[in-house]
Amino acid sequence: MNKYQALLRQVGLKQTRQRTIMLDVLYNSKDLLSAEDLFSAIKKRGVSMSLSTVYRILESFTEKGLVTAMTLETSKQVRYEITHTHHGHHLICLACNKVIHVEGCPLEDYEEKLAKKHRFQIDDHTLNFYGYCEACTPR
Amino acid sequence: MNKYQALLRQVGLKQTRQRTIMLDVLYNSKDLLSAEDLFSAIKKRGVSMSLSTVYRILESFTEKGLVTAMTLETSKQVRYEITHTHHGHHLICLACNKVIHVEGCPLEDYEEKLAKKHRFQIDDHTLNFYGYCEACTPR
DNA sequence: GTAGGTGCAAAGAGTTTGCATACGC
DNA sequence: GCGTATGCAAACTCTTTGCACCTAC
Repeated sequence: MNKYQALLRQVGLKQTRQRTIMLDVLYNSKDLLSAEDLFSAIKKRGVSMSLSTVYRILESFTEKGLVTAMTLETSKQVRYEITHTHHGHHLICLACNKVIHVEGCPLEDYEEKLAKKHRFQIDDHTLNFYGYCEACTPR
Repeated sequence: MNKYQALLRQVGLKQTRQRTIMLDVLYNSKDLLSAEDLFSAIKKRGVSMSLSTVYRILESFTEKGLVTAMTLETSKQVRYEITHTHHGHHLICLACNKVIHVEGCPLEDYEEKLAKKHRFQIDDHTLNFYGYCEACTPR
């Protein structure tokens, strides 16, 4: 738990019970979590916390770069994950919502080519693969 | 206009004034349009139509494969475009929301490799590049 | 002690739905 | 004429905000 407190201090946020537990849930999840997901994960641990606080903390974490927000094609909620140091992409299971992280990126050259061709300054990209994980593969 | 009527008949939808004008707006737009965008584009032409009809028609068009829905990282609205026959990707300007289509895809081999490595059945992927178009490039 | 954080309830955006009326086939 | 499409208003989901109280530093 101390690692979360250090992290918070590092980015200039006060240490609170709510922020610490949110970091803990986020660090221990392998999936992309919605605000609602976090809210119920926290409730499940017997801690009570307001949903609007979840939203507010997610906002400040995003601002500080601790988490990354994204929306999947498959739902309209915003989902969050701990910001990864390495640029990577996602395999998303359409059945169980599991997310597999893929490190690395095959697109660097392509991105540069596109930028030149279309006279576009590319800052970032998102690449998500949708399908079915091993457990959910329809037979 | 006749081309839209033929298209509607082809997918088995009744021809209505509302559906025809929606197809016309969609075919003549180079951007990704939200329901609200369509609603105001239609209003601008002096045609009155209910917003819920816009949503309902978008739903049926999506179901019939005429349009493709997507959400951008940058907003929470669902956006639509005419379904492209060729698999392609998007360059999205963060300043003016302009969208440039890129034909082709450099990811086929990569996708196959990933699928094998992670034992994942990949059905589809989305690839969007975010940045600034020539007119909006900050100097 | 003070600035910033939290909880609650209410408001906002975007989207969906129920029901009566209108229209395409 | 029948069955689907549309318009309107109300409901619904996800998210944000205002305000009073509380807590970290």
